[in-house]
Amino acid sequence: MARAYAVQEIERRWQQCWADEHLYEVDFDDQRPIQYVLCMYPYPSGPAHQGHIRNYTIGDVLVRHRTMLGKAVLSPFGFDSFGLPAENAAIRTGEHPRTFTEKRIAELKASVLALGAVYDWRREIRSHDPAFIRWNQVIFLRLLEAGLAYRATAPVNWCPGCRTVLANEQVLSDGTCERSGDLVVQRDLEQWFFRITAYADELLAGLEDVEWPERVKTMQRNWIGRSEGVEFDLPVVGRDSSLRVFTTRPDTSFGMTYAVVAPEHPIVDALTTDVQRRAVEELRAAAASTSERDRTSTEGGGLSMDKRGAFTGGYVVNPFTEEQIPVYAADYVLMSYGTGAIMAVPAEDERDWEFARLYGLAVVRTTEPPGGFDGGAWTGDGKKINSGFLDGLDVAAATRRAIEWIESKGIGARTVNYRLRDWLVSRQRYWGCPIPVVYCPTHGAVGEREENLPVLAPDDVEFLPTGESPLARHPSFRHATCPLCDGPAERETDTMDTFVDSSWYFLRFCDPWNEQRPFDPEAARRFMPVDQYIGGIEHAILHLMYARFFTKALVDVGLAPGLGREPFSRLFTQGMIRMDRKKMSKSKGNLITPARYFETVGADALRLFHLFICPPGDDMDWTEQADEIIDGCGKFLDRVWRLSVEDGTRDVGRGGEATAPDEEMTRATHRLIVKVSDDLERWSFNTAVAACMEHANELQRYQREVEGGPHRSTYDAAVDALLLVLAPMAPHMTAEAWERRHGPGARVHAQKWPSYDPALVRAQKVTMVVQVNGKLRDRIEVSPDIDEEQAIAAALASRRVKAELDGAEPARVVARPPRLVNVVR
RNA sequence: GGGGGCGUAGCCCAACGGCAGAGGCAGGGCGCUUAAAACGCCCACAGUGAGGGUUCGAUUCCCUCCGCCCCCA
Repeated sequence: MARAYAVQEIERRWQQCWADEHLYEVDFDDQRPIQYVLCMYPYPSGPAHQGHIRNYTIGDVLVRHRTMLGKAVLSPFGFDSFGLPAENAAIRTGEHPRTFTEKRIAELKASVLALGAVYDWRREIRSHDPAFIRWNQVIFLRLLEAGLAYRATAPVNWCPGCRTVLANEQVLSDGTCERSGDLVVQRDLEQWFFRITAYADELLAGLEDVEWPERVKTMQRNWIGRSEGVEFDLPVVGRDSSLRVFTTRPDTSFGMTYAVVAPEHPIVDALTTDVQRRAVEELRAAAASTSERDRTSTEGGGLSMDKRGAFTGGYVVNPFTEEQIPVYAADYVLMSYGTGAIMAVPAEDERDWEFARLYGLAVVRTTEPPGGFDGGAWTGDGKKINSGFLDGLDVAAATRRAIEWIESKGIGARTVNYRLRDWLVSRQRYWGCPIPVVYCPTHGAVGEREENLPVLAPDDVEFLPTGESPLARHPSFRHATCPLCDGPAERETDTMDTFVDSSWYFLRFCDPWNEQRPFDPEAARRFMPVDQYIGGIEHAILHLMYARFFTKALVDVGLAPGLGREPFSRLFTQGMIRMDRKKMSKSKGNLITPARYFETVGADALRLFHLFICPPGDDMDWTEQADEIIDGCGKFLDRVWRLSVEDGTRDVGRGGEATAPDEEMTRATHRLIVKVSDDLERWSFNTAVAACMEHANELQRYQREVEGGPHRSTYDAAVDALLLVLAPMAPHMTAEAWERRHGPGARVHAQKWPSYDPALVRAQKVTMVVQVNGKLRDRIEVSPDIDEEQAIAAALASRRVKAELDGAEPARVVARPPRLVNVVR
């Protein structure tokens, strides 16, 4: 496509200029008000894809706009450079993950620069950098000292083929490993955990203090899953022991007709009778090879409900009714939630209902369902029945009474349960941050001495497709010295989950040069919290939850005294880019790489496309029309270019007084400034671009039609305003055009954001709509200041209204001056 | 199964509860051109997924259903 200006040359020139002129570098003692704008740092997977482009374009518009508004905008960039893909590539090709990753970083960084997005590159972070690893390890040690990092046995997803632990998201929905295809099993392993559950209530409460999308807050609340209830004991029949159950509905206790324990529950062995043992063992084996998701799913992951439970043969006593009830083992009860045992009330719980029906268990209603209810379990409110001393109460009152009764009998107490689990951070991987711990035969697990940090993984390792960490096989890495007794010890070979890196990188950005500690608390207090965080909705739960936890924990362990406890004041989640209904991604092979657009229409056109095509929060479909629309964005830039710098637009035109059409043009200019300013504030980039296009149309018409040619100063003001408001969105073209118009060294991005005159923005005449019975019947030109009385008078004076009324008195007249009058007859 | 979002011209999208159209893409016509591209001018095109409710008035608020998407299970 032939273009009006030398796109590539100009874009390269200004990218160089922005790097040289340090306009977007922000220091601690900057006098302007501080803003911290951050896009989630990316995993470097190679050249930027359209999702990156969208993300960084949005971020860059904010950074440039707010800078023009006089703010010091801290906008750092970095790379989340540890992670599995590099290690998988190493296994496949033998290339070391570091060289592999650094190539991918170079590619991604080149595309970010080619996009013309500006950052304070002095602050760049790479999580595989030894300096970052060191502080990551220091933080680990502080958490360890504070008791927030601990070691425990836990059931984990274990892939027998890969001989490694998998994260939940690496387990496919059919329960197999995404890499090897082996069936993943649950296995108990000693692992490192972070005690995020200690912050469960604060993580919940803190959501009130941040401006985040409500749905992200909801997801986090659900993930934490706080539920208040009660735990109490059911005596085991024929034994001197009891089974502790958790319930949120103690009001239904009289309806407990059986109890269910997790197949892994330690009581199962003792309870199970010989007759039942085989069935129970089968159930246990099946549960061990079923993912938690499938176990708790009502669809059963392919297992029918009758395969998912087994009678143990044992009985317990329901303390409310003093009746003996059978104990079942079933996989829908999880050992890791509550006490691993529940009281089953089929009449008031749907899953219990289904289970009871299958096994022919008794059902006793304790809440009277509403009249006409003919379903199974009734989970709503109602009067208590068949419930002894609770009869006649409603659910809330019965719940209180039941808890009081349990506590007075000394068989249990109220408790709060969370769905949130502690964060398992151990990974049996090479390409991650080593956990800085050694195991001493005398002292057990001991944190490495701080002066020995960073603990770095050796380079001379073999990458074999066994899945076992190369560190575990390395001849010398494991050999260590105990920090406490200097005796021989064994080094931990696991590395940390990469979510650890991303849980505090935004703090390191505040002070990335610090060689004494992870960051200077004063620097963190200066720039934090992040005023605007921008990223994908896929991080709504894990990353954002972990980062919130870390921020609180770092304050509590003394690394960040005085820092606010919520890291991200405002969050914006951009929509995904889809193609053929699927998320656009490398693994799905449906990538449309941005590079080709840089080489043809240029970065500005691609940026404009992303801003213009739809609201930034919406999912975007990349259709066959995308290329044409991108070309259209290029044509628009050409048009602005011609309007601003081509011959005939400079040093010509009328002087003297402005005429009425000139004034109309000036009004349009002021309306443009209002519109774009508002739209940028409310993240409506698509309408901001549309307003710029509209203004270009107006300018063109003005240039063509105004008598005697354009008025010089009117025209100049109209063009300059357009370049200024377009500058955050299409930075290269506007920078070049501005310099050509205003002389060497003139910088559009160093200008103040334009202001407007409210008097000029107000329309002089507005069209007032006149309706009769809500239907459009007339339009009247009126002053914008018209009052209600005048508006009604004008409406009733309308010939068309008179005709409609046909002499009758209107029953009612609704006036909304100056927009509308509705006459109701 | 639960939670959330979206549905407006051929397509992408606008529209404080008040004239359904700001903008763009594609399409058609005209001008410029030997011709085409580019450029410029002009033109069509929907009654808002379906149904109900609230209201003087509903694309907008509420309910039900349909379709698509996302998250959690």
